Amino acid sequence: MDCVSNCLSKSHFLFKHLNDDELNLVLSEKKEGVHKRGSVLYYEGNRINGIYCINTGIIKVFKTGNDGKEQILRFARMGEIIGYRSVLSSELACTTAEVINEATSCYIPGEIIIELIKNNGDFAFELMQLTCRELGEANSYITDIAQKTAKERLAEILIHLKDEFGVDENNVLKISLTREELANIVGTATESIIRMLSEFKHDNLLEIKGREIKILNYSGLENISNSFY
Amino acid sequence: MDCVSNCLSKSHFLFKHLNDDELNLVLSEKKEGVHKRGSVLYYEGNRINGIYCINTGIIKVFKTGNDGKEQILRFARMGEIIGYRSVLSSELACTTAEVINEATSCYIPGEIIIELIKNNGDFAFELMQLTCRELGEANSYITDIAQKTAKERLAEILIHLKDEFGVDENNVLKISLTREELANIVGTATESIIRMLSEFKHDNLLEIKGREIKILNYSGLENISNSFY
DNA sequence: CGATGTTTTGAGAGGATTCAACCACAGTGG
DNA sequence: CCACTGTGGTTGAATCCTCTCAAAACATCG
Repeated sequence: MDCVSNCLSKSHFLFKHLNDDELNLVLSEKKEGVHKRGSVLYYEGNRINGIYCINTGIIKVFKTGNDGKEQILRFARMGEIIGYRSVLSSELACTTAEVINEATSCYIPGEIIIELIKNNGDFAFELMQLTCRELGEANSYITDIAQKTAKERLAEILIHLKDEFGVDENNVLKISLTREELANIVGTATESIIRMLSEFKHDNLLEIKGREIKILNYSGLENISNSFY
Repeated sequence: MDCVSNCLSKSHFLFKHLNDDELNLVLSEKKEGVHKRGSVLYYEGNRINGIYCINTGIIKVFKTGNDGKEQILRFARMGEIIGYRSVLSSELACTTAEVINEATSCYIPGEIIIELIKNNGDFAFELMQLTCRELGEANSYITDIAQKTAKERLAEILIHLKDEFGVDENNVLKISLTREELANIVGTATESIIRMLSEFKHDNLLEIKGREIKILNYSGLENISNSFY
């Protein structure tokens, strides 16, 4: 999967708003890249000069707390862009972006993005909508972490992971995470995740084999997550 | 304080980017409003058709959890705008905006804001920057709530409240909140806030008389909050 | 003054973390 | 080939942080 058939195509939610001249400008300046598992696109605290549009693979975006513990904020996959927050706010990166499934990306310099925002109203509006939706999700997550128990949050995360990444033919979650990564999403200790997973398994909500998680009772998880939306 | 001397002036961070025609358009469509303590500008779940620029007073912006408990996400004061997230993302309001200090505001219809974004690149970029900074703050707060103890968060919130709203001549925080509201920012129980406040008082970090909070040892709070920024 | 809402304090229960030990497994190097 | 090492996963026990519930003190206001 390359840029032209993904982000820089007429089917991409954001870049479809570009006219031919703008598209050619981006095409001439973009850089494609391949990233191995474990490699890092940018570190928290870096100055970022451009955005990455993900073509394939999965990137985890996280902050590092004062004690060194990761807090995973989102995952980026095909078609999604990362790094734009820092580029647009003229701030240093507030997150680290690390590859968890081998990925290909398309890097676009920040000046071009800013130029597009200033000159192409539809592009600006689309990007604004994306940012605002992300902000809405962040607000929801703040409320969840502050008010729900770890078990409720884990159930909710499992649901989100299924909705976002889907399942294979055996109903196994397509995204594969370590227990520690799950803990760093939910905001709890690794051991707590292990205990809760085995509890869910015991209650026939899940089937677990190593990192493979199969959801047996989706609505049961919904009930536990206690979120009605 | 009215619109013309605040939001719709050449000194406002956002609306200073408007040219005379645009400014006149906004001026002709805006509606000024006065809001008593306890009144609500919009409720979570409402469809919002415009944004509010706050001239005076303080608005608290919060989400309501599934059990009815408020989670305060931010406060808006002079010059700040609220409601833009929902207008721009074309989603229902994800928060409620309630007046805690008698306020005056300037309401601007959403279509006008969207038109400005599409036609005025500098305006669009400025608003984008604001949104991205808010998103960065939300990400920080997620990490804090997930990783810090309630005591660390309370210390941090007290510092933020001082930095954002300042203190009067007696060094008393200018924003006055109930214990419950403090709890709904920190994400803890009211009783826990009370216990922690009296602990801070005992440690000579604060002086407390009812809702008046005087910060005696700012750097002591910083140390407790354990946040280095 | 009674009524209502807020603040305070205590005691007990429960959720979650921490620490420690142990297992499984894969990769390394002698 | 096998001991060695490191990583990830699991389990138990003790501890700690917070919440909840209940009751009392206090404040404010019509």
